[in-house]
Amino acid sequence: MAIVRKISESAVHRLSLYLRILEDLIGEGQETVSSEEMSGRSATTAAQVRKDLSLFGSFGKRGLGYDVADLAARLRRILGLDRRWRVALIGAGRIGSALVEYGGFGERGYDVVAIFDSDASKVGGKWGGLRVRNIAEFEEVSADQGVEIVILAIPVEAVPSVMEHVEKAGVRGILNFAPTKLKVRGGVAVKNVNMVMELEALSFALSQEIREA
Amino acid sequence: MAIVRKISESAVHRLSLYLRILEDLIGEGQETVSSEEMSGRSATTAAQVRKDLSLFGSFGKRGLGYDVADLAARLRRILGLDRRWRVALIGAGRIGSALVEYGGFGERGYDVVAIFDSDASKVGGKWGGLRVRNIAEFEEVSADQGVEIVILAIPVEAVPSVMEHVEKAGVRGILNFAPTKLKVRGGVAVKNVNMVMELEALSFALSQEIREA
DNA sequence: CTAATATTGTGAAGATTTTCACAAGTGAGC
DNA sequence: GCTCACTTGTGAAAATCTTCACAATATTAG
Repeated sequence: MAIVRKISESAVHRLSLYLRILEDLIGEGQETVSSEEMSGRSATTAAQVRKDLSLFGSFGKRGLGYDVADLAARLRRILGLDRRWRVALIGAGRIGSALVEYGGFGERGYDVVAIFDSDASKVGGKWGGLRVRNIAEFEEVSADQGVEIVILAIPVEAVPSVMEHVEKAGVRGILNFAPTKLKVRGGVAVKNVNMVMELEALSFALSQEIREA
Repeated sequence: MAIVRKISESAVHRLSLYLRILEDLIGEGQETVSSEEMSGRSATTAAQVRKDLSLFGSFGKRGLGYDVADLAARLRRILGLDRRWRVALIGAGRIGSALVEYGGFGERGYDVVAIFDSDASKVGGKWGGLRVRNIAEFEEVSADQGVEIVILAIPVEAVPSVMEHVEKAGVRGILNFAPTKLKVRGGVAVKNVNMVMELEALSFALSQEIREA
């Protein structure tokens, strides 16, 4: 395997996409696939697909393409999906609810093992088999449960106080839904999901078209 | 103003972020800001901030910085937020619910004017003052209401049939929450929000750390 | 066994994005 | 008015990312 160095954000997103495509192909019963076909199902070029994969090794056979099942397994391993991750949800609001109910996380290796909120009226409620706990207990419960990843689905104003708890516990990754930049110490990975930002990119694109017309 | 050409995705995201920072500054009562301070509050460099802004014109004063209110207004205009957008939500499920209840869209210029679903048990229900309509009515209602942007919050398997309706109506932009690549004709802008992909980027980052350690 | 066809893996070229570095303004203090 | 401290706007350089193009290799058909 090639020495793994500085993989770009977009490359990682594409890998994730390739994995989804491969899973579709498995469903369709297809056994091998060419970079050409992969690119047809994504929004890239065949060369890009090959280059992305070659960052991690050489998985294909010249003349033949890639073995679908094998490549999927390798991508899962590369993306850290060959194991399960213990996740805590902080914020038992609408977004949190949507995420838990969605359920797709379990399938992909993420186990939600605890749910927290600071709103007393929500604490104690049952959510998909889990009791909503007070955020004050985060450090203790998090250590107990071996939480590695936190999904932060809380309003911006609640971020500072919640982040104090999260910092103290040894959380390594945060999926942040709050539209604000988190301040974390080194070694903690943060990914942001920001719907408003995407909507704004959309209206930007639409405005551009109008101006150009 | 400079001639607007090929602005990169990441530049647009940064503009969106700058606007949020400026709004914070307005809240704090600050009147001017330097590229240096802006970069401190985002995850970029001062040079990047200046370069991004210079793509659209020269908005600052040397020695002084940028006028907060003025720059915010200009960014709003650049991002197409100096007008209101008429948005339809398709998919009255958990994610749709989270989005409608969130309410932040109205503040930022996006008016949800119609809600659709294909599930008969949901059609007819009231959601924040709007009646959930059958997706079959999409074309008619959409034209009536002047819908420009669609938020697609439906499961992957529902995408093809729903997209037929969306294509027929003259929708120009789609914010897609379904984890699949939409096939659209030219001129239709699509932005994807994909939580699973971000989670996978997170576990990738965490796995890398482990391997490097 | 040979030829024809398919497709990878990858250096090198090309394109794009980010960073650097500095001339050119701007206001404040004297 | 002159100097100093500050900060923008922007070419040019550096870094990064994508595409090209082709040798290498595998399979199939005859």
